[in-house]
Amino acid sequence: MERLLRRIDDEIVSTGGKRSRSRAHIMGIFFRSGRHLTVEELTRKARVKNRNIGAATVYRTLKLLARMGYAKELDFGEGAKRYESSLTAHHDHLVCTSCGNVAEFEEPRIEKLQEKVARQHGFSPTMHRLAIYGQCRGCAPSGEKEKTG
Amino acid sequence: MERLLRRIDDEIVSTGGKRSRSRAHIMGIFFRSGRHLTVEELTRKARVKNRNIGAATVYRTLKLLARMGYAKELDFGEGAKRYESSLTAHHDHLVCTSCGNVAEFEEPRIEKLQEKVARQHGFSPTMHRLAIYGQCRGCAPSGEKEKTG
DNA sequence: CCCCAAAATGACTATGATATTCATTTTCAT
DNA sequence: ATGAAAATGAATATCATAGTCATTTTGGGG
Repeated sequence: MERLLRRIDDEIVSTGGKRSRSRAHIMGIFFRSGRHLTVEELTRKARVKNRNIGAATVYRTLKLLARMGYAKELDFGEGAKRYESSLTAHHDHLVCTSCGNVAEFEEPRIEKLQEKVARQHGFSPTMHRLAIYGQCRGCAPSGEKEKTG
Repeated sequence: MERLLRRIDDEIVSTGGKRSRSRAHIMGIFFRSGRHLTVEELTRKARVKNRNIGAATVYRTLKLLARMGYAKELDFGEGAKRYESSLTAHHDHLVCTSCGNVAEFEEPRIEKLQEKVARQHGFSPTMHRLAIYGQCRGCAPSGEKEKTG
């Protein structure tokens, strides 16, 4: 993790950038914290330790990470984008429309079929977005369990 | 088609609404026109026949149709949402990142796998969004054809 | 350690899509 | 025709995000 942060900073420096305390702090929280953060959520977390951090810097840091390939932009249609570390293996998302929780899954057969169907349409796929919406175990109305938190 | 528009109007009336010339015009264009329209595109089309139609009414009409189940909101990450008639069979989308064209496809095996994978995660799926991004036949760099328009 | 130019920051403003407000117009049952 | 409710359109508000700019931070060379 420290290694990762150092690597990113080195990469920035090697392309003419400079290190920055604020940015390091933001990146640390981003990579350490749970996935799928909103800019607003990340800003709030970052301000706990450093009251001065502005939202602009969080936007800039996240855009930078996305450009460098270390973060992915997610859009679940909530109005605001979410970001996740792109260092984990590729996966798609299960979004609970009740509690907002986001789970991840990976299904190679779906990936294969997507590739296939795209080619059948004369399409050269470069990327996809798949999100399944519904209710998680805790929120399903017919389920026997109750949400606890 | 006339039948559809009348049915929708009747449904609106039966829930306490009133008929409206502007809305009828907007709906007519929406259902007749090609799919995947932006609010701005639909407003432009609607204003050709009636210069007074305001964007607010187009937003309201589309939201209404979506609420009633006759339209679907699409978000391909372009900044503005797109809308399509929800009367056609379920399908997913192929979005060309070069020319912006949107094609549709249906792959029951993908649907099945989504259902399955969701259940494996204790999830009750109600809906999904799948968009494959890439380049269409005409825009693929390695392809032999050139874009003509 | 100091200097300074480039980069980064944060507050503020701009932007663009969408939602809301409100005065006016339209609809429609009476 | 009449009036109340609904719909409209222009203007304004809102919200996420991007851009501006004066100030601060960074880091290499003296």
